[in-house]
Amino acid sequence: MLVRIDPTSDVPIFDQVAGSIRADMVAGGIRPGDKLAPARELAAALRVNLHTVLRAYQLLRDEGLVDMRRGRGAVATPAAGGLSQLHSEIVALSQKALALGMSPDSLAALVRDAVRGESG
Amino acid sequence: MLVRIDPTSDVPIFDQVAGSIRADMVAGGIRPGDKLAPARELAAALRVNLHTVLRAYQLLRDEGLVDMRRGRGAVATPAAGGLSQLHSEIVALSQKALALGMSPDSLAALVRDAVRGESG
DNA sequence: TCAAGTGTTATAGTTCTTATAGAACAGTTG
DNA sequence: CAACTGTTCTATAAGAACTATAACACTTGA
Repeated sequence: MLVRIDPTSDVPIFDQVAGSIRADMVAGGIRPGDKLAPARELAAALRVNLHTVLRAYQLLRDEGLVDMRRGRGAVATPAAGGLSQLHSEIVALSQKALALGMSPDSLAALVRDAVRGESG
Repeated sequence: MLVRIDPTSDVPIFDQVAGSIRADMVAGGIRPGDKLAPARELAAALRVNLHTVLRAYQLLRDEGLVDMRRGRGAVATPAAGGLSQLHSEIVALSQKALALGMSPDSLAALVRDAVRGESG
């Protein structure tokens, strides 16, 4: 599990950590049942506070992508396997959006609102 | 032009305003050349500060979706028309994601990172 | 010309978020 | 039991978000 962060980015660190792990799930590097790195260990590797990493993990938990229990660690759920099924469609959409000159944030916000509109 | 915001949401107000206008562009309710509501007027209607609305407008301007000039107001650009071309694909993707049990934020973050990965 | 309307800029203050730090707690594993 | 895990708590500091007020500069239409 390789996690990269960009300290100069305006995206919050906990968001970058969660995003990096999601991308790993899409690529198949993390599969259902796989254990994530212990929060303390990852925090040390990234030279970041424990709470920052835990916030990223809890964000993924709220999204249903990981299961967390003390003593056991954070484990990827079956939902994490579903991410890879969206890979080709996400790439196709993002390429089309890129051709139209849309910004990443603009498209992301559109998708977010679209899903919200259908579910709730 | 109808703008809705949810004060209890954790999404910043300026982001909600921008998102509401984007969604209106996707739906075709706002077309290239159309004028947006004056910032002061919209701020009063939403019972929000002028600067909050202006920040939303400036966000859309940075995304190339609106053109702004003092005295004239904010006008939708040709790029705004392109949004409607993405409508069906966004709906298809969001429905598939919904079937997989993905959260709106999770999918949005994935799409955002995908576009970032391709552009720069 | 000029008054009204528009976005722009400036300053200031309050509240919320982010990130850090240290400590203690409570399950799990070997 | 000892080591390891996430969880909770308190606290601090920096930055972002939101509000408030005021003035400025460009555009439009009477």
